[in-house]
Amino acid sequence: MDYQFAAIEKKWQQFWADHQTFKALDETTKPKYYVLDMFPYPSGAGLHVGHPLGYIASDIFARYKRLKGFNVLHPMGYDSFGLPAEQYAIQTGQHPAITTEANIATYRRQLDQIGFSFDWSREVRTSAPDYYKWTQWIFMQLFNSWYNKAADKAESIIKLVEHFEKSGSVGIDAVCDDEVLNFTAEEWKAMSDESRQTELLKYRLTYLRESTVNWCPALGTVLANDEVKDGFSERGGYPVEQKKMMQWSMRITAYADRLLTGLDTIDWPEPLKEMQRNWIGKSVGALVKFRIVAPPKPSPVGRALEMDGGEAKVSPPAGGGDLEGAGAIEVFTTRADTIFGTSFLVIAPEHELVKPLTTPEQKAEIEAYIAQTKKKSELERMAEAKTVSGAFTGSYAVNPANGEKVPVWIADYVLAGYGTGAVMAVPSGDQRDYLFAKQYNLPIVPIIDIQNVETEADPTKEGRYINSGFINGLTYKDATALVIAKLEELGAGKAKINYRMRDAIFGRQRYWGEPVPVYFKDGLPHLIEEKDLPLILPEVDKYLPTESGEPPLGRAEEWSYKPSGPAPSKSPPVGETLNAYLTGNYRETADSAYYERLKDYSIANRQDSTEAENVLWQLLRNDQTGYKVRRQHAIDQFIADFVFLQKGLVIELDGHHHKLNKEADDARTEVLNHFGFIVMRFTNDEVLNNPKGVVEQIKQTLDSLNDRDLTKFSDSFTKSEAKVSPPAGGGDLEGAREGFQYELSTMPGWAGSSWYWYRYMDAHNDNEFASKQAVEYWKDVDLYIGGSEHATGHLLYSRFWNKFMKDINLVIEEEPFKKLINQGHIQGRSNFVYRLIDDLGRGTNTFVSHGLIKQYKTSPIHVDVNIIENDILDTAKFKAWRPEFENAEFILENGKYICGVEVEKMSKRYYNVVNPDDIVKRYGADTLRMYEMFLGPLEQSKPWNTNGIEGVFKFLRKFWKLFHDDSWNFNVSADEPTKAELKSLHKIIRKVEEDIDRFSFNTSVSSFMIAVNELTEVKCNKRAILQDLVVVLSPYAPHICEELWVLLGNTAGTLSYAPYPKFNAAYLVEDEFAYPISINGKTKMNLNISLSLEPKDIEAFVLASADVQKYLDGKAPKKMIVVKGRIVNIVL
RNA sequence: GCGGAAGUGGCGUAAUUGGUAGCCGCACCAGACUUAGGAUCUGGCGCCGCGAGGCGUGGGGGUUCGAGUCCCUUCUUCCGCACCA
Repeated sequence: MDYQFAAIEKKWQQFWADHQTFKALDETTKPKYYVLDMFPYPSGAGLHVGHPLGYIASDIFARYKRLKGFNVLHPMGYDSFGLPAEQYAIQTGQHPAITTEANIATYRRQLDQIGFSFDWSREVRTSAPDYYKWTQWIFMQLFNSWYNKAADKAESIIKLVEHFEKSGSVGIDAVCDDEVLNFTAEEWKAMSDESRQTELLKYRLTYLRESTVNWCPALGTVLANDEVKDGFSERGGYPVEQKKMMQWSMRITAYADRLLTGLDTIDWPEPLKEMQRNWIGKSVGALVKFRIVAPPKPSPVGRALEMDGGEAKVSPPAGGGDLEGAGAIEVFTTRADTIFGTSFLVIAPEHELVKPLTTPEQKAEIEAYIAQTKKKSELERMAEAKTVSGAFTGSYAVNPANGEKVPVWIADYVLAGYGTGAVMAVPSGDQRDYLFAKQYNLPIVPIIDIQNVETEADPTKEGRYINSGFINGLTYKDATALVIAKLEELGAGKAKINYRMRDAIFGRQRYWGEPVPVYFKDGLPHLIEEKDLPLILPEVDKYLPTESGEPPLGRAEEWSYKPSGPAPSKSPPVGETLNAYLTGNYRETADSAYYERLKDYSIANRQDSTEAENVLWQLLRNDQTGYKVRRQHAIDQFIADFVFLQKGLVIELDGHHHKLNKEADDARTEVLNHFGFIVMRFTNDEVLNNPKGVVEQIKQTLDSLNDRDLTKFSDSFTKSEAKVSPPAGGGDLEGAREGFQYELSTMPGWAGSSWYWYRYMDAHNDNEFASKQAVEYWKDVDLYIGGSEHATGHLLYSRFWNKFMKDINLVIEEEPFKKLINQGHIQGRSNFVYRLIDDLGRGTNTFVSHGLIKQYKTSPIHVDVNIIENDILDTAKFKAWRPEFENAEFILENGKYICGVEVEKMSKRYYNVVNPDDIVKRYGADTLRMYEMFLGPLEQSKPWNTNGIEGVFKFLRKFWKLFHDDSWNFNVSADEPTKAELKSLHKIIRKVEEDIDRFSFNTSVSSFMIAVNELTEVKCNKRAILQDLVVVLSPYAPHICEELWVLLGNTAGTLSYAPYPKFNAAYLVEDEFAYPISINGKTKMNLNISLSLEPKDIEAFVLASADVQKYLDGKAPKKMIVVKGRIVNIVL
């Protein structure tokens, strides 16, 4: 049969799916290999031919590794939370979950038809509750951790509390907020719980703080720095402004140095590493305090010191050394050696000290300047980067190096967000300072002997210092060390490493994301209990902010935390909302169906009980007490462990003792008490150590209670009890009954993608994010393929979370992705027609071929690339394309209409989108796979051009033909292969191995073509050659190879794990080589010479040749270079 | 402005450590087969030149017997960062 790609591909895709051919093994003696693709966001547009590029490369690699005997993990999933589905929801009212589901179905269908060897049994979706349960869980671990600089790792917050209890804040070296308090152990113990929690929040790795954020009004959310480009949102391109807001952040800065040094240990593209280095932006320098000269009025500075909040960089007066009541301006500099050249200080207009430093005379000027800078947009500021402007505050500060008084200015070239928001201006060495000094007539003092500051600043580090007090005559290195030492001695400065990277804002005021597992009590955030995970995203009526400006979750009807009984052990069925049970209020919301559901969950709970519960149940049920008992019984929104309805007694077993859980249990007890139940609480240990004693206590209590009529107890809750007023002083009870408000923002898109590679290791684990065993086996990702657009987002955050997870012993590798390849972008290749413009500037019905447009007045129009072949317009198809072109006329060149071409982003609006479905339909998946690889180096960006695909398709037909006779009958011979045939085979065996190690897939495709061309040439149909060739080609073109593999008599499905053929160098040994003979470096001819000849003999042989003699013209060569097996060069 | 990557036929590209520049394809040209060709096969195809030959890897210079590859310089394109003290 002819090459029937459609039938073949369908058949084998079905076979692989049915037989789970690519399921990775969890236990095997084979070495592991983890090949990962960056999982896609399932957008509504589906895949275009650019998307599968990286997937094809990784799939070839994964298939190759299987042939090489590895246990390969090659999973796929979806990054399914995100803005587009939500924007669509806002417009249409369609629930994002539904849109997402539909988009995923499209993606899956498109991916399946390309024949990827994904292990779909491990699929993950970040928006699935059983996945984001663990995203929330990791968030909780971050909340419960702080960064101990002394240990250089994250540690449990409990360790910090223990330290505070023992020694106060002394001896703690943490990465934390700037304004942490100093206290003794006694002071700590004396603090209110609220104060302690407030203090701890300054240390937690995820924390809530008033921060300056990128606020995007159009999207109604904050954005992370990496989501903002040039002052506009990356998604949608809406303007972004700076705003102060209470926000969740991730203390990624704690890991700045490890993120930086870790780059040296991983095999990533250098440009990408460089981008991360720049983003982290480490600079080594010093902090220097410039004491403020006693101000005109004493009060303003004093007040400034009290402010001491937010981003204030005010140094409190140090132990008496400084002037009473005066503060200091702290600057960061990388050139402490230039301190003697400081002729003024500049602070950012937003700096806390601006107000107190401004003298009455300068007030108007300063205020005008601030108003002016505020008006400037981000873009204007950037456009004016070359100019400087500023205003004098009227105040002065003292240079600690030489005691000189220098003026303090404000200027917007100093950024509030970097360093301390203040700089010491050294005009001789810094161009910006130089311009500023020129502009405002400030002194420019050269400080290095070879410095030339006539026309511009000279930032040299060469030469010797002048005008520089105690460092005069020294060199850069010595001077820097000496200055810093001196400043330290004076208490006026210290060495400091500064990072450009900021903590990452973690909250988004959007709906379609992971809810943050936090509720608020007394204005402070508290984690919900682990057993209450996942905190399910609630339903809302609209996906918009509330009228009061709260995020969409503010619309959820019952979005509050009610400390509850044991949560149902099972995740809720997808599509059903469990929140009603977890958080909802049965009295208000529900009907009998709700109550029935609650009962179902109770039953589920019973099957999952603890040992202590079982022990107690066995004793209580057997009438040991003489009263009837119910287990896991629903009361209002709670499920009580044991209930004696007759007596109104509830028995609770407290399994946990950590603080939050106890709070929840306490609150629940109060509520139940309020409803008239007596609650007895025992710990698991009490029950297990002395079960009989516990039962005896229960019996005594039961005996002492009067019977209650509870036959209609549910009615009593729904009607009367709901209106019971809270007991006096019951603030907590109020909260417990009404519920504590949950956090209303959701997590950003990068939350779910910052750990997903671990979930693939153990995708269905209900008890852990992944089992220890799985993590220890798979360890890390050996090969990660994806786009470079994630350089400073996903790839940085993932490394951060990974390092954190390593610190708390959840994972074992410091870096998650050992080797990373950035696949290039496939760009669109747009085609144009040129509409003739008439004298009045109107478009006509005539279209001019591209080669002639210079002679006419035309305007270009995008035309669908799918109706164009080799840039020649099919005019009939064009007329049919759109009604408006029905009567089009054409000005042709050489009888053809040639279209114009331009490379643009692949996008619907340019009509240049090529859909892989169409390609697969027309040529098959194997052709698509090979052509995408054939286009060029994987890392390179290139425009998609379907024109060349025929070549690859012809190749596969030719390959198929090798196995068939002229009548398309399968015909393979058992003859011995010739030397030439073996050479062709072993060349390709080696070539594919070499190329794949270099990720040079395009050159392998070329080599396959060469091999098949050579074998076709000699009409080779020998099994001994072709069977190995099938194995070698199978990673690239798996379907056709599976088909031929079986035709060759092998068992179906064994090809994927067949051994890769062994390369034998003996087949490539040559006897002769056609030496290029060059004269003075120019190749003139080739001479066949035996490879056994040594250079001396080659020289003689060459000189003896008549052709060479012609060039020598009787002269003796000056010199001869002979490289054996390579070249002969004769120098005349 | 800073940092990075890259410039090779009409096009996509190829070229171990410095060793025959243009492999493999597309497009194009010529031919064969053919009722037909958007099928298949054969041949040609960097530029100039009838040819001998010369010139050619963005430009200029250098090192070398020999440079697409190494060094200097310059231009262009793309990407990232962008007043980061």
